[in-house]
Amino acid sequence: MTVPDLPDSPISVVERETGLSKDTLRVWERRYGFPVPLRDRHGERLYPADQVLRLRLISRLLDRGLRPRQVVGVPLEELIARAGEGDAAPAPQARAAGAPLFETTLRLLRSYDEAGLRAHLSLALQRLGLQRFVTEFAAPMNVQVGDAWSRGEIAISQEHLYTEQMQHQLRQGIGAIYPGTNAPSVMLTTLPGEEHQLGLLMAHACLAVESTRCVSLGVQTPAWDIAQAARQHGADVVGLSFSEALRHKSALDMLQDLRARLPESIEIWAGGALCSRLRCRPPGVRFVSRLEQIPPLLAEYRERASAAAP
Amino acid sequence: MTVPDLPDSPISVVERETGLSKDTLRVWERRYGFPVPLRDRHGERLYPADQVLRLRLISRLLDRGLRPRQVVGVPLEELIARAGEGDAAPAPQARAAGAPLFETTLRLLRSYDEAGLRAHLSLALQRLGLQRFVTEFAAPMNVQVGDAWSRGEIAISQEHLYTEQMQHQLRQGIGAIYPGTNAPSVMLTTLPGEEHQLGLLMAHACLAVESTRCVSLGVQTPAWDIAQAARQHGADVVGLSFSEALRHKSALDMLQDLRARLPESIEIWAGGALCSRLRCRPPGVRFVSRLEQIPPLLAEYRERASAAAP
DNA sequence: TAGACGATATTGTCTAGGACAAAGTGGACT
DNA sequence: AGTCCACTTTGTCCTAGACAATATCGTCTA
Repeated sequence: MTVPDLPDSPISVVERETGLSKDTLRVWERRYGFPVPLRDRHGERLYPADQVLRLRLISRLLDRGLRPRQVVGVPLEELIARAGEGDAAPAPQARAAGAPLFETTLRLLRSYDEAGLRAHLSLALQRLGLQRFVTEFAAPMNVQVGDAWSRGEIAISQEHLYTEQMQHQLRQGIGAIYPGTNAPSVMLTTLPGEEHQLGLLMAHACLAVESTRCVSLGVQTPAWDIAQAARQHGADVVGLSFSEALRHKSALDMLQDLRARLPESIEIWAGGALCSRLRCRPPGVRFVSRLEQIPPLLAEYRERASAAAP
Repeated sequence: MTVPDLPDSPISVVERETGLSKDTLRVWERRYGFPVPLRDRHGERLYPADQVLRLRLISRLLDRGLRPRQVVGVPLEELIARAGEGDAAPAPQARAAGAPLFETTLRLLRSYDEAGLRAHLSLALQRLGLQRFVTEFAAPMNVQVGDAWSRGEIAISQEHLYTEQMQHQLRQGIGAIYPGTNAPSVMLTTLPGEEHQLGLLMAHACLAVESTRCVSLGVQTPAWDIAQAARQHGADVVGLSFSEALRHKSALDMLQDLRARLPESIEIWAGGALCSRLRCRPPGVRFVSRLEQIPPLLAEYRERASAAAP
């Protein structure tokens, strides 16, 4: 049951491998009685491999929205069972055009078949076209892969492989489009702390197929720099992507901060999985909870613009 | 001289922006009398923007091998002067084929001209071919852009734009190559904390042009997962990329940890800017300080393999 | 003169428990 | 059903001392 031959880890290594800060690890030990690391001869913490494994699982469950009190104290087996049950309501995307391709993708991932995966995704892209590839295949597939991971069916490394290949394919698709010149001019990026590129790329693709003028800054641009760049470049819209992993509070803070730094004339469009779970929505920001909303949003913007101009 | 409307930053933000840990920031304050943050009404540290700027510069100098005692206490002007003088010996890439293209790239960046930049990079790629594009243009250009940023000539957002476009172009190049099938089978990734994709992509490109079988996991894969994936997939080599931003200590720790978890038969090749500055080099790891060393390294591996097999 | 060794200085990380703000939860009231 | 307030949970920050890891420098030896 336990993994043998793995060495005990000092707290810095556990922080790196689980993403839980040293402070958090220490305070959990005090409050919940877990983890219970050994100590080396100088009194410093040494975490056995099985506890690190359990912490990694806990960390992932927290990202899914569970609360520490519900998961930190409980034994490993129960955690694994609970990891599966949160995935109710998988129905909506079952009708997507990409659905038959899901199982094949997972099979290729399991065997680390990079060439096969590349061919598979490339075919899907060509068959569906970039627009439908994104909305009907990539978006639901991301969810499938995340679920497969939390059920223990695929490893982290296989999720990484998927992300890498999908990113590759999306960039191929975007790169094949002649640079757009239509309004609005959109500056795309994510705020610091949000390192998921896939959401940003999917949005980029949806904008590019409508021939929108896009400038992507990649991930993690500080709010101050976004504001400066948007003003200097004369962007009409700043587009931000939020994955569900990002912490609500800091995300909203930065969003409001950015809104305050930008002139009224520059709109903010915020998209991604986080948006659908958001309660308080700061004014002056347009929330886009689904990729399908992008085309009508663009149409509306262009309507407004042409009504104002002539 | 100072930028007025910048807000003061809490310690967590400074940690993120400078790469210096909270512990380090606090202990410097105690020992060297710098930084001297303000305090909010709860007694928590608030760093003025100019101190954050200075810390960022200090962090860069430390990465170049200077000691804290020499740089933490000294005023900003002296730091800038000292930052410049470290850049001696820029000669080698002056003869690179990409050199005439550097200035154009910087000009396009300054005007946020995404379409122009894309066209410019695409032309360079087609003209030089992927191999030379990487070694003679992309690699030295990265350094140029980093230096331009540290001299204050371009903004962070412009560096981001560059990174994004270069990444796009490299992926186009790699994607155009029919998947390689030759030995060795290389699994590419970076360790946690290293989020720079460009180095990894450049290495990927250099391997791909030699028709090597590559599986890239993207960035930040924990050592344990790398080891598991490499064994399960039957990789011959694990290729890791280290940018100069990564801290020496944790990087070496993880590297040795990974070495211990992998069987002897799987080699580790470590590349990137960090390697050339490394003193102690753990055994069982092959260090590749320049991209040009990849082709001979591959040739040597294939030599060995064919000598052993028949 | 080069290299090995040991003493000393420097530097980052770890420890402890208390404190408190931010985020989530639940109940009472419009 | 929605808004406000109190309560609980949770992560981050604080202090200052200790010490391991690393760098530097002087000394001895071949």
